[in-house]
Amino acid sequence: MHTLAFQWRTYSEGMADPQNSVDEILSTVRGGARRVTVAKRTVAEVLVEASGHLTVDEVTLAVQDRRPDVSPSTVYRILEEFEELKIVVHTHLGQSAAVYHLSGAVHGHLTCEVCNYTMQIPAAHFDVLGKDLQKTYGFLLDRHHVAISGTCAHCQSVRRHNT
Amino acid sequence: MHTLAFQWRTYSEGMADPQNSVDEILSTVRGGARRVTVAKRTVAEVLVEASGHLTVDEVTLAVQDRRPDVSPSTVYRILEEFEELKIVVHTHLGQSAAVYHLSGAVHGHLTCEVCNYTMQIPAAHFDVLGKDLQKTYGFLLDRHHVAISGTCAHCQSVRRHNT
DNA sequence: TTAGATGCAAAGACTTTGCGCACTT
DNA sequence: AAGTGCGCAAAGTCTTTGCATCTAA
Repeated sequence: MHTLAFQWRTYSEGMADPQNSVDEILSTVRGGARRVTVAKRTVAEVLVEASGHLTVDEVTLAVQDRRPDVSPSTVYRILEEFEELKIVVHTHLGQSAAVYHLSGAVHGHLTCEVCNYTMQIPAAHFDVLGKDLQKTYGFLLDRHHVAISGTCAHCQSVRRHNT
Repeated sequence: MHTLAFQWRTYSEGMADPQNSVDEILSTVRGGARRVTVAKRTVAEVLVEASGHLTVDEVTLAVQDRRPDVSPSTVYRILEEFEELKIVVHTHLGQSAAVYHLSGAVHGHLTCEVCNYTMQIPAAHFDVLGKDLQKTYGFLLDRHHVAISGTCAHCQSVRRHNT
């Protein structure tokens, strides 16, 4: 997998502001009759601060950076709980591990198959497709899980230069 | 995972006929300077006969049904080779294992998150989205890897009845 | 003949689970 | 005090790899 120096900017114009604060997450946890723990608070902080998507491993490393005693299995369990509570969603982007992110802000993913970078885009892009699929097949598109593979502008131009 | 009695029909109207015969696959293998073996022929047969997508495990079982001596690792290697040769493509649909299918016929996937059934649909549905993404983000959509999650018509009506 | 393909088994990557102690409420 | 949540370690699933043997060309 490539590491990417250049980063796409996240197109957030027109997106509702997520308002995903740590406190908000934790009160959702309380509302779900679960307990608020240090590990959960730390996972919440990591998710809020990393605006993008993270693999479980990345979440774990970031959490352990602050709380070295939190185990990977706990992170798995917390993310599973957060998903039940609709705090996060996860998607399988490339071939490998699942990526998680806060559900509030996210609409769709575009993943570049060359450099592996993923950008998030507003849901509006899927309106037409969603209506089309609904009408044609009765299929109700899940906006939280839309993940499109392809080639980003940068890698397309690199390919052109090398060919 | 649920097993589904009812099956969606595959919407193939308007799709170019794949012409994916076993012979065609094997000549692609020869063209790629690879050898044609019993295992490869059997994998090719399985892929041609199963018009839909299959997990590696399903391919392996179907192959072993005819050639019990073919090992799973060989199936992985053959599918990897077939993918290099553009004979098949694979996608990660749900959470679990990758699914493979012949590249000729396939355009996009709609996977139901409830019953887990996947239907294939013509590429035309992604034309508008593809142009939009190209124009807005310079992103070139990969038609072979489009996988959309959501809820199928059947499971939507079931949910309505149960709620 | 001989380089590529395979079978077997082990290793790897990612994720889940059982159990007893710790911590939240 | 009561019961959820956690760390640890083991197990599970899916996939890859090393190596000796076999086989297509």
